[in-house]
Amino acid sequence: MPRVATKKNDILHAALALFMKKGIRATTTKDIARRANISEGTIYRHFLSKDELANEVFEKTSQVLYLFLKDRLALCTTPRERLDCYVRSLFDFARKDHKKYSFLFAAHQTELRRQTRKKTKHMDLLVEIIMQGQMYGAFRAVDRHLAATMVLGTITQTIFYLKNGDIRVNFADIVPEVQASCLKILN
Amino acid sequence: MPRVATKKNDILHAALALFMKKGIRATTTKDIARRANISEGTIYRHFLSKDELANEVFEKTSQVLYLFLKDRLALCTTPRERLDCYVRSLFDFARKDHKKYSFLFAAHQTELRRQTRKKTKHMDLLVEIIMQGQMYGAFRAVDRHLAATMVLGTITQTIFYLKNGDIRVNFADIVPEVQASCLKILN
Amino acid sequence: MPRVATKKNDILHAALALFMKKGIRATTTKDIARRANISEGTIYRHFLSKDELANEVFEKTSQVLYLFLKDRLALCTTPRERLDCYVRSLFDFARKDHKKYSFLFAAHQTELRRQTRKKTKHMDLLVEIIMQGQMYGAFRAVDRHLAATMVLGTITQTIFYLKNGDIRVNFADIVPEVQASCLKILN
Amino acid sequence: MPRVATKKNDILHAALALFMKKGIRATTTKDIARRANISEGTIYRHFLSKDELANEVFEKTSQVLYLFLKDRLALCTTPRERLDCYVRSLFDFARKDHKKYSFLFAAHQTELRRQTRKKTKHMDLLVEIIMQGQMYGAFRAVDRHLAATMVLGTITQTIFYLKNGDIRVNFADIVPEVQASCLKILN
DNA sequence: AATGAATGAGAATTCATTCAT
DNA sequence: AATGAATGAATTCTCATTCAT
Repeated sequence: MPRVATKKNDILHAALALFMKKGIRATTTKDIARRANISEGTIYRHFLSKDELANEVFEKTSQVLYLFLKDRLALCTTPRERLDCYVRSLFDFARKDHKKYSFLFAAHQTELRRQTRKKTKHMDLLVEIIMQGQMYGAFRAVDRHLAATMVLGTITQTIFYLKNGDIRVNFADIVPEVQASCLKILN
Repeated sequence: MPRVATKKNDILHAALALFMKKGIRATTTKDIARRANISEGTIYRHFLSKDELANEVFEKTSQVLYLFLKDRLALCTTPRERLDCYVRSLFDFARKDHKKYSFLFAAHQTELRRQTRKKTKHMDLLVEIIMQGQMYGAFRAVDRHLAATMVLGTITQTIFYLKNGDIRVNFADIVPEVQASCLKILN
Repeated sequence: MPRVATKKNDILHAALALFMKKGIRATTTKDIARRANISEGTIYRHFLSKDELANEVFEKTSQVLYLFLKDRLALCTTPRERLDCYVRSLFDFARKDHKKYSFLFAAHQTELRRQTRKKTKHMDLLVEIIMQGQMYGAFRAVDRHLAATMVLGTITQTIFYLKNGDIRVNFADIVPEVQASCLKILN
Repeated sequence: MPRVATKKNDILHAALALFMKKGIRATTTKDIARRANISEGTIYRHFLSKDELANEVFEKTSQVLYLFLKDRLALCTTPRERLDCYVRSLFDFARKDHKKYSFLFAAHQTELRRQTRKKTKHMDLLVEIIMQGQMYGAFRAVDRHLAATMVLGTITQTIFYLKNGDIRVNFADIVPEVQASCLKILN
């Protein structure tokens, strides 16, 4: 961890916080500089452009989620366990690091380069779980990407509405409910 | 039947097309004027601000979807039929009027004034279907909003990925698949 | 008084009220139309431009003051009486018709055509009074325009500060005070 | 002694020149930028808005006049001397720095935010002179603010008409004339 | 590496004026 | 005469990016 990387990290952190709060476009480089306690020019010493910064923020954050999920999944073996774990872990991540979760799943993706938008490795993890489950005969035969998509939609939409206060159910009760639904989709 | 041909509709159409393609913030009033074949100033004869225009576009579009769904649902009676119809109709709407669908469900909602964001009457329709189904004993007892959220997530995420080409399944096969999944969630 | 002139008068009145409140430039044709209960286009049926309207407002108002002063002065004979009358009448006019007074003497003159700015017939009246007083030996010999200028400055500045609340003297006491000062200037 | 040569002063100078020539409203930020040889955006690095710029110009200019008068007055002792000095100094200032004088006393004050308009420290100086004169028995008893107002009106109106060419008297003859008038007002 | 003043290409919005009805 | 929608040039202000220090 060289000292030199400090400012770059400050920028990345400031940018993440602001991007997820106001969106990428609505966040100015001046905002970022102020929050990171650096000058505007410094941003350009570390990033080619605001766009590139946004992409790096996205990729870094995406990686954090990926590693978090991978780590959690490593503890589970059966497909069913792994699916439940995936659901619970996404909820946990959203809870513990809402800023990051929100940036990854919320609206701001339209503001990213198309190329970057695609790299969602958490989706790959889910596809893998389903594939494994199908191989083991635990899940029914269905296009893996379609299944993953439906499962992910179920999870993310719930988290979204949870945050927006439209659902009046105990948080504790929701996760099992969503786990059950996802399982049903795959059976 | 307006007495005077007004450019208000031209503006609304142009704005919808551009908002859904590039997002609200990325669309300039100049863009809108050019596409609507009017001058920039004219926008401000019909709308107080670009923000207000965006809200009106959203509300108009939301209403169109609502009426479309309501119309379709009127033909069905049993909860199961109505749920299937809801799913199919959302797919149909997305197909026939992708611009409108995309604007309603895609990322651009973060760019709207909060107040407007909530008024999603298509969600209410779904809640109603589920409630009816529960009363008839067709669906299990579960918080209606939570259930509606999971169902809607399943549908919209699928449509989204369908458009983004991640799923390699025949369109014809997908709708029944999603219908089945939604039904399972509610059983 | 033909009926036809009504709208033109409405416009003139509305314009005067707005010009004096916010200044000419800060008043929009839309403001004027709204206040006069007519449409923007109608202004241009009666006036060539907003500028011309402003000039006409100024000239009309200037004429009103001129006639008011002339009328009052007609009742006085000696130079001293006439001077006192002039002072009192300006104060009276400012009191009774502050809108008009304010428009004539306040800042907005910079916003008028140079040509129009000059036509201040109330100044000519004052010059005449002084000239007459000099002829009768009542006032000392001094450039009439210079004297008129100093007298007018004394009066208008006082009225201005009176309105702005910087002076804590009874209104009744001020007029004699200013009359006395003006007389001294001319003696 | 600023460490870094900044364009702030260029902007202030350009703005003063233009504001006094055309008025604040009629001066565009583009005008100012062109005259200051900078880009429009630079204005906003140094001032929050055009309004704020106008206020700062006014305050700076007001201060310059105040210091000029204070300096001159320091050389005089008796009330009578100080009054004469005040009159002459205002004339001198108007002559030597007509741009500044004109901006302070001409119409443009209506275009400033109200708050700023009041701070006319040159008026306070005059009030002080009168007060002192009254204490020494040199001037008669009269509301100090009213007296100052009349005196100031006499001076400024004269300067105004002098510039507008309505008075055909030698400049040299005018100052004593005005001094005499002001003295009379106070006796 | 870091700064922050400066840039300049737009952005949204305003408004006097025109014109078809 | 009257309307008010439409115009388009102008206005204030923003912001990603550059550059001299």
